[in-house]
Amino acid sequence: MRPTVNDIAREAGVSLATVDRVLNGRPGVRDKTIRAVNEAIRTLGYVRNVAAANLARQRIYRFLFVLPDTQTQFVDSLKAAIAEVARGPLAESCQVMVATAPLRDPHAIGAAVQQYRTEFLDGCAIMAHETPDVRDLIIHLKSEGTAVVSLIMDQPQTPRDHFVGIDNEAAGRTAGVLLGRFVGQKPGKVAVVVSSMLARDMVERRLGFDRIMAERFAHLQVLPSVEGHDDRVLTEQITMACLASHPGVVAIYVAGAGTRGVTEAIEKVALPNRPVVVAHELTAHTRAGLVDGAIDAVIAQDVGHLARSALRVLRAKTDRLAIDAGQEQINITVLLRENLSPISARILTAAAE
Amino acid sequence: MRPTVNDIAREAGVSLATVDRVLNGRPGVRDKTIRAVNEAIRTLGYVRNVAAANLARQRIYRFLFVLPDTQTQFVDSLKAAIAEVARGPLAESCQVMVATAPLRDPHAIGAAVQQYRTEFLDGCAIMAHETPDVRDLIIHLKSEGTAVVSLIMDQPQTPRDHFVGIDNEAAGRTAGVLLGRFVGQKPGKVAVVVSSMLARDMVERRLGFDRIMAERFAHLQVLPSVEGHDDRVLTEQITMACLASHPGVVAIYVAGAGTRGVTEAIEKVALPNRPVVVAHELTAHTRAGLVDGAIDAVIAQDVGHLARSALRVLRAKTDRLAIDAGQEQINITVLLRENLSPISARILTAAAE
DNA sequence: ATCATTTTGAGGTACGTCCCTCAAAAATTG
DNA sequence: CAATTTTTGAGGGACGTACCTCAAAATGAT
Repeated sequence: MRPTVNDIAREAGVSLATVDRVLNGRPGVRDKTIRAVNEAIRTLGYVRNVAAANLARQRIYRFLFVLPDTQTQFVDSLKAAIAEVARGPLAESCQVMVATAPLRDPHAIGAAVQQYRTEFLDGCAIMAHETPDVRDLIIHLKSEGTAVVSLIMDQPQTPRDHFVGIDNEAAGRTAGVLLGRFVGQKPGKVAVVVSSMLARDMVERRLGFDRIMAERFAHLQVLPSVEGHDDRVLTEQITMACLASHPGVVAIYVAGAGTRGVTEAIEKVALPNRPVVVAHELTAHTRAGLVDGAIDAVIAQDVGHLARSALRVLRAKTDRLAIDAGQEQINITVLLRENLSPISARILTAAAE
Repeated sequence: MRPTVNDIAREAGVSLATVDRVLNGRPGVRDKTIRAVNEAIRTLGYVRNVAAANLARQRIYRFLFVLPDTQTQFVDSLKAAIAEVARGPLAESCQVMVATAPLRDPHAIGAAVQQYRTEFLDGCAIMAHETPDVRDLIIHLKSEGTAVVSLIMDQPQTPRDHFVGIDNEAAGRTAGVLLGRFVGQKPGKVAVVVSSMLARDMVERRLGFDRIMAERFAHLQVLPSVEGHDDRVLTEQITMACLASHPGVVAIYVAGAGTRGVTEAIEKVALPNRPVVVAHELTAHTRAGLVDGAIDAVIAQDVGHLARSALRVLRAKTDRLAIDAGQEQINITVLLRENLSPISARILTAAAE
């Protein structure tokens, strides 16, 4: 049987009230007594019964997700995943809110969050570019006692508690290896399409990709990035322009959103051989592309896992509990036509509504 | 605020005791009343507060994991993962036990489980070959009201509640595509090393592998499986024999345990070119192989996820709750040197103790 | 209508924690 | 040493559910 607060009281030779004061950091306890209680906690190996605690305190955690307002399939599926998790048992006694703000207007993010700060926020998960405004926002939130995690794109220069997302440099390297090995020995050019070089995830992916290409596939010439700004039409145009001005493209790495624009551009510009295409994120479109052969590999992160992990970490941080590194590690998922799960199809169509 | 049992009582116009009897399936309630209560539950959207319920009933779930007693690194890491999960918050009010039994002796499994059945088991996760004995065991457990999940290897011909593991045919196909594309255009032979063709996962992987090879890589000749029976020395011997009798092997698919035996055989039989090696499961050895280039790709399943998922599913089934398909889906993880996470190294070395 | 039986209600205690009050004890101050 | 302040103890109610008892009410059978 697990020790309870009563056991601690007995062990420490104090009353229940005192144990409670120590456990919940209430004032009016001598240092000596605090130490005695902590000692009892340690020797008995006491762990607070979180279920009972939450039951008693009727606490509602207020968590806010801040997402870009871009209408990309990936962000949509992330939103759907968050909504689903918010309905599930993980969000027990949590109020999960979602704010959206334009990625390119740094001031808008602060404004969007401001609306939710009229009441105290327990935690905040932020997916945003690494700008001074966002940095200040995170610093401010932390100073108020709000737990903060960065989502998808890290904010390493800030005091955020945790980063929920993949190692983007490793993802870029992985994409590079697959692309390079799939192309084989034949020399040629490789086009790289990103969302925006202002986005840290894009920069890191590109960095990892370039490193591996230089190191292992020197016979492939990597072209400068073209930026699609998460816009399908624009991405299609610039991809077409890129393919037109650079004959001999044998592969395309789509490091950001806009894969639809890229595949459509490929269809229109009749290349002699279909280029190898490696893209990011599992969406209805990239899934279809894998199935019909328009895309060779997709580097993905599980949005369900992202949403659950962000929630779990925010909760753990608010309660000052340890997190399970293994469980919160977001894996770089390599998807080929052959390992697409049937479930993902169901989830993606459900998210599309 | 979420509705409570009191709200249901009021809504249905009955007493708390009656609601309680309906909720917990106790006898002595008229059908008409049961329907009225259920109706109230439905209209109010009542969901039982699991935390409060477990607190009140002081219930200890008894769960048993049945694993093979083979000393492979994969099974060891799975054991470590189970032990870790058993210590974590997911195993709150759970008693998690692990029994081991020789895979090749079907009677031993029943005997191993018998020891734990002196008290009632709430749930059982079984990793075993698909034999009549195991089938009978599962049927028996289910008839007693024990929740059963199959682990790693499915038991589709039994009334198990759920399968916790990857789609092994898809895994075989994935291995095949990677191997085929990594080899490139050059023709040659492909050796396949399995644990045992009695194991369903091996058979399924081999099936998926063969399908994709026939379909997309007809220039590669796939050799018959050699069986290593999870024994490193034996695996090394038969692999060497295979390589000796079949010149022109350009790739090896290690569908089962014993990757160490295979890589050692490769080193000893000096082949003209290093063959492409695709193996299964992330272990200290396959990880090292990826890093030093002896292995090209590893198809893995996250043992932490397996352990957590099995536990969550067993709990959900005992409580007759729904499971989150997205969360319980075990992904086929493709690992290359480039997307190995630093965390996995820590975990693997920790598991090695 | 009477009896036996089934169904229902009322009430209680418990789980482990939080949070509150009030008084008693101990420590500190002048 | 007394007065003051700080620290501690004792106790209780609450959260939502489980599970128990006993009596009352409703129902069914005769």
